[in-house]
Amino acid sequence: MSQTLTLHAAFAGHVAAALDALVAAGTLPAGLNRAAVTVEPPRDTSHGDLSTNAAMVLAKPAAMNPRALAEALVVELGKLAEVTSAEIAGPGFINLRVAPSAWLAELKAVAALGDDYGRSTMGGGSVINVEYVSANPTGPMHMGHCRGAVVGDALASLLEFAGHKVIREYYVNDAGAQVQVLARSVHIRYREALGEAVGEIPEGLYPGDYLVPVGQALAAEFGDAYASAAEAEWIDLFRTRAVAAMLVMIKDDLALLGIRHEVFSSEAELQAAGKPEEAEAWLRAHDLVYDGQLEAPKGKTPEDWEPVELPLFRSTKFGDDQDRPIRKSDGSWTYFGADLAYHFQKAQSADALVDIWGADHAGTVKRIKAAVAAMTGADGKPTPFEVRLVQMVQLLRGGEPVKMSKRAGTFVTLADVVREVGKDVVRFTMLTRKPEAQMDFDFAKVVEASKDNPVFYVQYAHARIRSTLRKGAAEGFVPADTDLALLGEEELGLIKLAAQFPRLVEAAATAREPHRVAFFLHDLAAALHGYWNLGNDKPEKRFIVAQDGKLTAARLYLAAQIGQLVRNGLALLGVAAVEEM
RNA sequence: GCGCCCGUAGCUCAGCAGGAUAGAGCACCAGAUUCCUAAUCUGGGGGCCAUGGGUUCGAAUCCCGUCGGGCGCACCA
Repeated sequence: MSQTLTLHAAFAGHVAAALDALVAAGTLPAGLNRAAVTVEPPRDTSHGDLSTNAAMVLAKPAAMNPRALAEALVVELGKLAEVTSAEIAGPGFINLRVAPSAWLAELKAVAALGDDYGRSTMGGGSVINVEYVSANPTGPMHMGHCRGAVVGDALASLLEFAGHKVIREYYVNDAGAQVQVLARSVHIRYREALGEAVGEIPEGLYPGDYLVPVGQALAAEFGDAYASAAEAEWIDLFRTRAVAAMLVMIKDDLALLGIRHEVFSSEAELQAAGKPEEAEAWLRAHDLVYDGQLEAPKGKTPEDWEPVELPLFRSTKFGDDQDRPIRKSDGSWTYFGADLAYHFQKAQSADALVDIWGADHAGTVKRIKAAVAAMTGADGKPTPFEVRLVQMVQLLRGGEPVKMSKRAGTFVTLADVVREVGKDVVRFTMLTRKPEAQMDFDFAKVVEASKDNPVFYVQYAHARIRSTLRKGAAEGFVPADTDLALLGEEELGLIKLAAQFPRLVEAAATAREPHRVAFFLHDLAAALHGYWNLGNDKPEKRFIVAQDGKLTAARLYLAAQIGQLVRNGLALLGVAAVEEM
């Protein structure tokens, strides 16, 4: 990691040092909790470049007058060479103005760090396992999976950039009833490939055409060996082959979005390895699993409801509404029974776990959190585990809801959308709102109205910069940092915004909110476009001022660094930074 | 009935782990292109931050209630 300290990080340190100085001088009591102290740009830039709430936050615990504390802090902070003014404002904010030279130095930091500008050591190399997508391997990815896939992938990149080691994982649910159904569906396609007239695919099986080639491949490999054989003879083979084929398809779909997982964990393998049994034994030994009666479902009780005794996990001990079965009455594992073993396994190789789930699984969050807390917390230090819910995406076409039904085969596939709209638009669109809010995705609108799409706005900013640099090069101008002092207020404004990127990365990573990067890029692009248009009226404000080589070199240097920043941000989102549009 | 998420401009959404006068895009109105890409920019109108309480120096943000919307409430995945 580079030694270069970014400006915002440096000032966080300066405020801490000033507080230390006050403690040393006896002005401030020692040992105050400074967690609430912030150093950030004020919303209104007329207040200054940076603002800290330290005096207000610490006054009470220090039993001091906020004003007096602020005055003492102002004296300390005023000693810094980079600070041109330190003032008390409002209820006790301390507003700082930072010398232009410090901002210009930040521009050089961007150049020095390049692709690593904004990279943080905050994560301290701790390992975070991010599990996302984990769609059932029974068909191609559809748009319902898209948001979680993009959010998970961007979050993984963001956490990596913020200094964590990240494991990108996909849990393959290849052990449940749905893959048996898949195997049966493929068997029909297999018989079809052998020339049999199979007619309509029976209700309850997967009718999709995507299973046709799977059946054909099996027919080519095995001939009619299993055509009229009993199910027991082929079901395992067909299931294995079908799942493998589905995973190939899913990986292809994910590749269209630029998503690649490092680990694919198989539920079937987990079960074959006896992991759920191990978990159960451990939980029973700790009195966390007992044989008991399952409560009737809340709300409407089904007519065929019958109480039955099952092995139950005491999730109520950890805040769940009721205890949850880990085995079915036939002795096989429930999804939850296998899932808790799976999460325990993940926790062995990670310091923290993050799951990205669709909101339709919200009801199962408490039990799995309970399980992780129980199984990893035996030593008193449970593995941090969070489930980020990604809300539903309402698919529209020209304002009309698109009904999706897997059974009817009317779902909108991810591949179709990506091919029509493009990876960048899909990814950026999914990242321009917070994940926990529902969103509309109007297919027609996104396909047609590329002009209104924010992704192009950001890409255009980058393209403009690149184009300017090309033009400058053609005219013999080379970006240089030798005369940055020639840059004025407008340029400094751009730099000040750009300089926020490092702290934005940290804040977004901490909040697990990659969408903040997208909004930052939009703001940065707006600032760039605004700056650019100054040159419409005033030729002397353009990047390239032919008669002033020094100024041009400085401005091109600025342009190059803003471009670098846009690339860094887009890289986190997995969106391409284009050279021209 | 219970749990989780959401409610901010006409529409789609931000609001940076409480902070100063609540922002952007679209739409609407008025302007800018002999000029590095106008896929851009400048200005304007538009808000009881669903609602009622509470917490405190300070609330769109935190807590509780109410209303409205979404998702879920099997031994399914």
